[in-house]
Amino acid sequence: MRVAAREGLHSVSLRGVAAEAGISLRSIQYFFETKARLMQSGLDALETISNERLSARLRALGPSPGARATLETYFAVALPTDHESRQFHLLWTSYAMLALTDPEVSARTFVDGPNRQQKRIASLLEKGKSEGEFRRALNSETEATILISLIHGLGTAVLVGQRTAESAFASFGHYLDRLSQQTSLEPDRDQHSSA
Amino acid sequence: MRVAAREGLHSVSLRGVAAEAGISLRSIQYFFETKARLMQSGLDALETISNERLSARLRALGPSPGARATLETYFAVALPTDHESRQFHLLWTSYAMLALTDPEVSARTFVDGPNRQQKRIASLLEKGKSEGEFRRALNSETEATILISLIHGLGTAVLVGQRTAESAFASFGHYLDRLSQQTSLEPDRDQHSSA
DNA sequence: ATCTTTGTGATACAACTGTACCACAAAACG
DNA sequence: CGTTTTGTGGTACAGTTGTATCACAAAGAT
Repeated sequence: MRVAAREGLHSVSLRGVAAEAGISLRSIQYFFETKARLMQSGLDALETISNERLSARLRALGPSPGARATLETYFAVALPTDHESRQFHLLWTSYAMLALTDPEVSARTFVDGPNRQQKRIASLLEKGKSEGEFRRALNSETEATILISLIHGLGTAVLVGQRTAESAFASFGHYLDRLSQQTSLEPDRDQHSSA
Repeated sequence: MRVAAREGLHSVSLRGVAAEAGISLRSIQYFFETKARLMQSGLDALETISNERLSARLRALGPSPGARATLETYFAVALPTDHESRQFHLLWTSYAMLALTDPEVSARTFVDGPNRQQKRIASLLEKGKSEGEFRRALNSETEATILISLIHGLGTAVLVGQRTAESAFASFGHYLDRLSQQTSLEPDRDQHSSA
């Protein structure tokens, strides 16, 4: 994973990871048999690690966090801010593109994973609705689809440097605001009202 | 581009594209000098072609299309439905990941391009607001950020096969609906009202 | 006609790739 | 004890990679 994140997934070689791990080429062969299996193991490890990361951050929220706070944690974890999350986003996307052209890496991962997350977000929205944090008229399924796509899209924008993490977070917060604001009839205030 | 879309960007070789083009290795060398320049030319061509594709689709909308119709066209073009747009999305993302690890391919492309599109969408929203198609209270900049991220995120979900193009289109439409709906106080209808 | 530019073909080369094979050490097990 | 399992190091091999080099052809320019 270190090699892949540093030099790109495409330039991962058996000798390269052997050198990075400080062991011999033969040992890599012994444990992974073939390169295809090494690559697949990398993807599996990536998924496991990211799931653990998310779980840890969710636990850190306390016993019964609000739906909005949980969603923001989801987003904060997905956003490539620190080195580790940047690494994850880069590799995950690289693997996804690889799976589209190389039949040896399982494409199912990129369907099942997001599907699970979407389900979790949808039920989170349901919880938020029942607790009054979100508008009751929301369609949780549709909203979850939009949210997960938004999280991924903003994440990519931050990753490539088009957008700062702060502005991405602001945009996400703005979107969440609209999910919670009750249909109100406040007069639209223009910005030339003060200063 | 054909080779890259078929076998993955990582497995593009000088000999491979020479064979695909039906010319000799030497000719590829003659016109592109080095592989780095060949790759960069590919990215440039990709951007040019996609811009032309978008322009053509926008022209086909007629003389003065509505803001929402224009946005839907933006989305339809970005969505990887046919072979050509799938190819584009795959290669664009692959190039973006490549640019993050390989300093030889310009990373600026992935900042400038989306920035331009975001500006266009923001001004489109402004137009929509002034013509009554969208709520006047919208922050066009923020909304454009969300829209472009949403477009990209949904596009990726469709590309990897997690989501159908139809459902992505429905989600996008649902989002646009909320940009246009005036703050109303309709009673929230539950789904157990009928059937 | 001569020279230059533009382009093509064939091939050589060093570096790197994944894989296979052989010998050997250390531990586990009977 | 011997034997099997588990793991490691070294190395060889065939194939592919990007790049460089040499010869040569066709066209344009003067």
